[in-house]
Amino acid sequence: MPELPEVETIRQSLLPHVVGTVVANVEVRERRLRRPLAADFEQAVRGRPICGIERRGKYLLFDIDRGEHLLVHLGMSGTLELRDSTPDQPHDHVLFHLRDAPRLVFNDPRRFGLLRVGRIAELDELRSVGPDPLAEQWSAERLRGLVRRRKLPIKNLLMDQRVIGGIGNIYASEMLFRAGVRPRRSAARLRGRELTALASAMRAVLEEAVQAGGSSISDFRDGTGRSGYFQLQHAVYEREGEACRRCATPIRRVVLSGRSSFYCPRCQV
DNA sequence: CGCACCCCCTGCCGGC
DNA sequence: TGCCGGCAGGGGGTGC
Repeated sequence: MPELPEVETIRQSLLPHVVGTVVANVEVRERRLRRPLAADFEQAVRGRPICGIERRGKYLLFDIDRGEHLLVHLGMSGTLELRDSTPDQPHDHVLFHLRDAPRLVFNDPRRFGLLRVGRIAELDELRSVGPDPLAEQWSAERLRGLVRRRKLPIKNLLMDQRVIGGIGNIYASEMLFRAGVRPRRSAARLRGRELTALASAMRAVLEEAVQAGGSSISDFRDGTGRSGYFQLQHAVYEREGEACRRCATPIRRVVLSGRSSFYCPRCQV
């Protein structure tokens, strides 16, 4: 479910509610996530303040003081949600009971998510996360450096978290449509003007998606239970056979590295 | 090294 | 109606 815009939406929705509070207690109901939850997880979080929330690619980082952070990755089906008195739901795996605030629940049916506590420098997962397309330093020049000698399809490169942080299957297709580039084009062989178009399309699509509160294509909700509506603006994702919004040509679907990819054969070269 | 493939897990949908 | 296969927004490991 969550790519950069959804993770950022969750971050922003949680900020006003959890920053400044304290984790009074942690309740773990299921330790078998992508990696088993550490034996000392509860002890590491219990009693700690939440001083801020950052995002790196698809990872959330809760600053719990003393130089330590709670790292959260939502995998395919994970959510983080503030719940007042709503009853427990299936797949509620970790419950953070906050002082003077609703409880924060990590729910993840497929259990591909990840929770860890540690110092940023010691969190290996973060070391390999590539640059964020929403960062100020993002530019066509930067993208040019990233595609050098990479002959793989541009869509695969966009989704490689070590190269660029935060882009998943929905937004890779959407930004390639915006840039007028087909998903199977070799990254290294893109022309200068295509890279320029792509670099700005990446940013524009992600910004608009954050603005819309993310894509709620299944049942994505932010930290306070609100749906996003960017799915209504999808140009190509999950629109195989439907008319291109720009030229009315039927949208096509191809499979790249096992992932469905969508494009308009007329608008994208 | 780069890349395709398979796996992890549950839920949902369409077809029979 | 009920069952089954295929597919789903994630990443990591393996083996070519």
